[in-house]
Amino acid sequence: MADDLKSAVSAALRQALASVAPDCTDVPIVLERPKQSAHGDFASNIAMQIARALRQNPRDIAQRLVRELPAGGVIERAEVAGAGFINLFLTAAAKCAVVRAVLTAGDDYGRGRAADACRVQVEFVSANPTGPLHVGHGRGAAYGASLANVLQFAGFTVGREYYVNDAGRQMDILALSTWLRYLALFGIELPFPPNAYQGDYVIAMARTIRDCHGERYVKGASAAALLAGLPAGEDAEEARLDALIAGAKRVLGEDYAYVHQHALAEQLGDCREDLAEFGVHFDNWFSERSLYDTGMVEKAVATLERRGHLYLQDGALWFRSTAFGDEKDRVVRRENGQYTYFASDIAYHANKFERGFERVIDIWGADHHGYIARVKGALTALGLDPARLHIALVQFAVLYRNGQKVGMSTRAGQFVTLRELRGEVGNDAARLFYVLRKSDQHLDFDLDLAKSQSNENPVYYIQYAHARVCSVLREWGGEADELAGADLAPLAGPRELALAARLADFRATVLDAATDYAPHVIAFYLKDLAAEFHSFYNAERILVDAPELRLARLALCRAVGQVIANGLRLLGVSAPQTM
RNA sequence: CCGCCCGUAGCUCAAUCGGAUAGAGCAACGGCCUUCUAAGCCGUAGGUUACAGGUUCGAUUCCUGUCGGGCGGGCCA
Repeated sequence: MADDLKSAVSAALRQALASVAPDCTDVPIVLERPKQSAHGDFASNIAMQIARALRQNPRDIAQRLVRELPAGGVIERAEVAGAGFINLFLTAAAKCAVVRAVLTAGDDYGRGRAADACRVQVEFVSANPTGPLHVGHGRGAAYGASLANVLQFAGFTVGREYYVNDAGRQMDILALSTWLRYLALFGIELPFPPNAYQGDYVIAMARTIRDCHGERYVKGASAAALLAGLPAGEDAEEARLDALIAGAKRVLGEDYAYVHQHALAEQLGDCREDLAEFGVHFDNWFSERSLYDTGMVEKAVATLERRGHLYLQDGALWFRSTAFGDEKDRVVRRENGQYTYFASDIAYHANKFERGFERVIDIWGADHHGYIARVKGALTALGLDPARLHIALVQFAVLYRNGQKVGMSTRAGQFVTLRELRGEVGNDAARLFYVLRKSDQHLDFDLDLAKSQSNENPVYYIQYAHARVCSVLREWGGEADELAGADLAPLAGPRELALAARLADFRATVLDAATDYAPHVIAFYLKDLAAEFHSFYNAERILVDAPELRLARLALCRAVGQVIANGLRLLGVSAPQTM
């Protein structure tokens, strides 16, 4: 209880409010941390909030509230300021109590129970397994993983999921690309389609298949036969690709599934390994194809049909999404009988809720924002509450090299991979860098800056504070666990109290980050806490001769290290003992 | 043309769901290592919050409009 200063202050204020303005007790009490220390540890605008209802001067109301504040407790004194603010100053004992709370809770300090905690699914990355992850995926990965950690720490039961697009045309293009490279290894060469996958990893997969199975998958293919009858013309590149895919399926027959499956397994495995090294883990990898295999797509479409939300036009089956605020209606089943990606997406989202998630968070690239209306519309049409689905849009990271924007195209194999980035700047810097901006904000990723191992990387600043704490504790050499019992009364200096007050903010910061789906507030909090610590470290000596003061400062020190470690853990960044 | 996101110090970004004198880092300048790690600290300088109105005790925040930037607007994913 001493740990949660805010609720203690809030309760005191509420008690005063009950006697001053009994009719206004249902007004929420907002406490903020003033920017200036002269304005106290907390400030409330409650008097201004109720001034209109009471038809009285806010300053007078504030004066009476201050007089009615209960004596004792965590509040040392209160002042009325400005237009009617109540500035509240806390006792040193109240501020320092957090140190003991941190040391007692350890790794669990900051773990909370959000008022709206429930079962929530976070689906993120979900990149097509058609090649290596690039730096754009990296941002979604870092954001999603950090958000999931934050939600879990805030009391939610979290499911982390990756949606595997293993059923679409893109996978067919990858299978075709692989097979064409494979044929080339046996001298069967045809011009490699410009819109197929160009990357070297495709050639690597072709070699693997050759090394394991020899010429088994050539199946008498010839360049001439494959090229025969292809649509001509500059506008027909996509059609040519589809014709080549059809050709590959015809020649390979049953074996097409092997090439397709091999490419999928290879790329998905690579992706999984990449993410694991990045500290990003999933509880479930959900196959799009399984939605078809188990009839879920048909079922979802049938449900929409039964509810009267579908109609036939031009041979295609349309969902009347305009009825739910979308700009135009959307096709769910094409004229050729194939379901669209949207159809499986409807089934997928219905399935998420069928699995018992009370809330679902989708993390998408910002270029998908046009899909929000139709997916939410489909949920509504299925009788589900669209408010239970939250879509977090992550803006793309724009790369800069030598001050120039780096163009990226997956198809052309021209991109900086997540793996390259991790190798250059390290996992820690990459993870922190990615969540240092609000997710819906454009991220200018300066490769030269990120690559430079200079102190411009903010990760060092935070980690350094942690390493310094460890260093002091090593120098002291005592039993760190005993610090939880240290007498904290000697902590009375302004920097010590400011540091303790900052520690007490951690719990609320975690809840804020969870509520707003904004892990970046954790990063900013850690920067502030580190700054407060560095300032204290430079101004005061921790290992002083006086034993009481020394123990108290060591306890404070260790509490800072603990909170930094806990915060960094949420962001997937390591907390090194030495640097 | 329409929709979504955005516009804050020279640069990259914050600003506690409408609060008090808009804050950090980098870059610039001046200081601090015989003492727990200088990847650090202290100080100086830097602003009409794109622009114009509106809402109220109070606006970077909410509303309208203008300008400027990004992304979308397939029976593609």
